[in-house]
Amino acid sequence: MSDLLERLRGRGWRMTAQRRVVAEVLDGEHVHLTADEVHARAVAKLPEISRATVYNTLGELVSLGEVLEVATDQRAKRYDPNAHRPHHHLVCARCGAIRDVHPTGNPLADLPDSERYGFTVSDVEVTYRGICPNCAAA
Amino acid sequence: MSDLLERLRGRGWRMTAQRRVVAEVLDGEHVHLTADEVHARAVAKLPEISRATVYNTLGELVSLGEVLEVATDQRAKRYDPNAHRPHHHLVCARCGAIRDVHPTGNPLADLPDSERYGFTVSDVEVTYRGICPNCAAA
DNA sequence: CCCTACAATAGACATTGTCTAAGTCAAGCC
DNA sequence: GGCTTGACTTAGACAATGTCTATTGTAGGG
Repeated sequence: MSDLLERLRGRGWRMTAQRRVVAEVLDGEHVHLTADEVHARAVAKLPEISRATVYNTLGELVSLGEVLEVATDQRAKRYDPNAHRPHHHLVCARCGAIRDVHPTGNPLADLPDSERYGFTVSDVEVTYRGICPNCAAA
Repeated sequence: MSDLLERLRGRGWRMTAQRRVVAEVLDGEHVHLTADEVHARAVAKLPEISRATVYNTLGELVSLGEVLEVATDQRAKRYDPNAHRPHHHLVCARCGAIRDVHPTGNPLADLPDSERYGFTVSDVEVTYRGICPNCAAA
């Protein structure tokens, strides 16, 4: 559970009630929450936490590489606590649900030099889109 | 150039000065503009066009399948007039520049059934990220 | 040349995120 | 344990992007 808290403490992170709560929310959820959802859950545990603090803390966690920012829709960034295993995403076009997926193959190898236009390419994101079983049933 | 206008007219699109201007802006640019950039260029040709009209028209063009919405950063949607040839994107992490690319391989085939979680998967977006030659030089 | 339905407009509103100035507190030090 | 200090938190203003509504305008058919 609190490997995350341990790691952060070990890196000299000043531990406050607010930061602990945000880290716990992320650590406890295996879904990909928006900043607002994180805030809502954090408020449930610590009513006086402010929106700015949640944004700040999420930003710090991203900088530290403990959490990934995911942009699968335009509406809001989502935060992915699974930062330590590379993966891609499968998104429901209707309800926005996200699952982590691990496709085979290496898309980086699929981009020939002639298509790189002099860029130094360092990363690929693959987003699969479709309809989830729930939405298909409805 | 105005295959686009022709096609739209043929589909019963009611032609107005505003719509023509928006279509022309997209048709003339080979870059990927944000809604605001489209608006700015449209205003240059037709000063009294409103922001809402630009948003409406872009939305209609997307619905008609004449233009693609691209979400490479979180800030603003970008509109890609190259809707008729499938392609992916290469984005500069520093300045946001976008190039269309055509990788080999088919990422859809790289997602095994066991990783589909019952979704009906219909589409894949691949976004390569890196640093463009300009930014690398700076 | 008129109607009428569809389109455009201005501006309010909503959502998401950022910034600032002031107050508060964790953690090191004695 | 009790200071001190700089980092952290807060409320709320602000910014960027996008949506909605009520009103006015107009394209295109008769």
